[in-house]
Amino acid sequence: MGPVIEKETGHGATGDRILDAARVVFLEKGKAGARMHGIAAQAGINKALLHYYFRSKEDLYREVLTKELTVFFRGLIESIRPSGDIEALVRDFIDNYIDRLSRNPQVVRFLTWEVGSGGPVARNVIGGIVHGGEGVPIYRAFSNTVGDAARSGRIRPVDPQHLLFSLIGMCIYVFLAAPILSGVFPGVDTSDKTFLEKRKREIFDLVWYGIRAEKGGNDG
Amino acid sequence: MGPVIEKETGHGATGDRILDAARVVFLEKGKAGARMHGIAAQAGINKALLHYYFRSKEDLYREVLTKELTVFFRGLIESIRPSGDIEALVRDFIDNYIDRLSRNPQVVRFLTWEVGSGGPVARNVIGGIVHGGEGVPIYRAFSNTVGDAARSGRIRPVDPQHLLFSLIGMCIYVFLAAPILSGVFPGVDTSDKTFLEKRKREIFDLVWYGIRAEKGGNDG
DNA sequence: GTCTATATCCTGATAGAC
DNA sequence: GTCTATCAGGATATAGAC
Repeated sequence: MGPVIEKETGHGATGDRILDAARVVFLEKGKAGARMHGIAAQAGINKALLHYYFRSKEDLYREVLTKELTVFFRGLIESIRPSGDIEALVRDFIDNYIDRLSRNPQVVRFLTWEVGSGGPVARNVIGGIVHGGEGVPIYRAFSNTVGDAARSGRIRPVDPQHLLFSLIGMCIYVFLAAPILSGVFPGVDTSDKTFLEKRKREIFDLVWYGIRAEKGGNDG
Repeated sequence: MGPVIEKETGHGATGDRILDAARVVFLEKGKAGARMHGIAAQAGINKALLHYYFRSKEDLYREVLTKELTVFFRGLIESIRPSGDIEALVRDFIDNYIDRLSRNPQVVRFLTWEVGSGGPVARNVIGGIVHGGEGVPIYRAFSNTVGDAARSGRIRPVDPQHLLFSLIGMCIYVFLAAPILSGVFPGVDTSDKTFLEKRKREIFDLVWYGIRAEKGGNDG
């Protein structure tokens, strides 16, 4: 049989162990707070070998973050069916965004560190995914569905860009602010399925009642 | 005449220069990335004097962040009139939150760094402000107004806590993600008054249409 | 590829003169 | 209160044996 390829990362087995270890440490401490020694220890090797695989901390950080964000956002976008039905699209967006954030809380943490330091890596990755890709770029598809729904009189006219920002903001906020919110409002627990399902319903209701055309007003 | 007190921070003039300098450096680099040397240089003094005023980096960070967050959130809360009118309350909240974020973008940056490292300082400050204080605690007032509006049939029943999270999330997201968004969507500029006024309108409309009772249904 | 040992510089914090 | 000089340890990165 041919060569056994496990993850197809372009690094060997040790290289992958390093990436996993680096992921854990960067997540916990951020880029500046992370220590190459700590990453090597987490990977079960020493600093010299670490530098043999990745020339510098900067390189390692960029590689870890790019991989993490690419996997997350590609998966997210692929899971949102580019439906022409605005109601289904909104529901799918909220469902998928929250589900995936709750299954990948480390992504929020990475984004937090990254934004703190100006976000150069995230800007590249996300920009490429949102506007690039095969077929119709995802943002274009979203924008079209919103525009069509408004023209057909199903919803009132809304700015698709702002609607998108509102959706993202409402979904991601509780994850972002979790360390603070959980101390201020007991009961807020972003790992609790019940809380998240309620959060989904509240967001969907707010948005759907907030954009749908009033009854009797759909004579576009 | 009596002693001239300028800022009432509990430190002398040099202490205040240090706090200002530390604010700038912590803002740019975060706690781990900041260097005591850099802070001293920014303040025009040397490391020894810095340690004379503030025993450790940790102390200095806590003091800077506590001051920054306390001023911001106290000001924010005081500017939101605890109106019994839900529509006015929502509008005031959005107006004030966005105005104050746009005038104090550094607060978002501080919060970002702080949340990345687990948010212990922010948790204390915000918890104290939201639940403590004189008179009726602000969250209680908000919750009461929402509950009253639902009982009187002016809005549909909504969970006040989730409504609050949605409002905050929608307002703060564009500031938080600004470094990324401005690269992905040209035209997004959180220092542009026109953009922010549009953002306010879109949020208010979404929320207000999203919670108000439908016409003919207010016989609660 | 993996290790030990080391180079080189930087870090937060302190001692002690003025 | 403010400085120069310095400590003791830790940081990234490399040299070189195996």
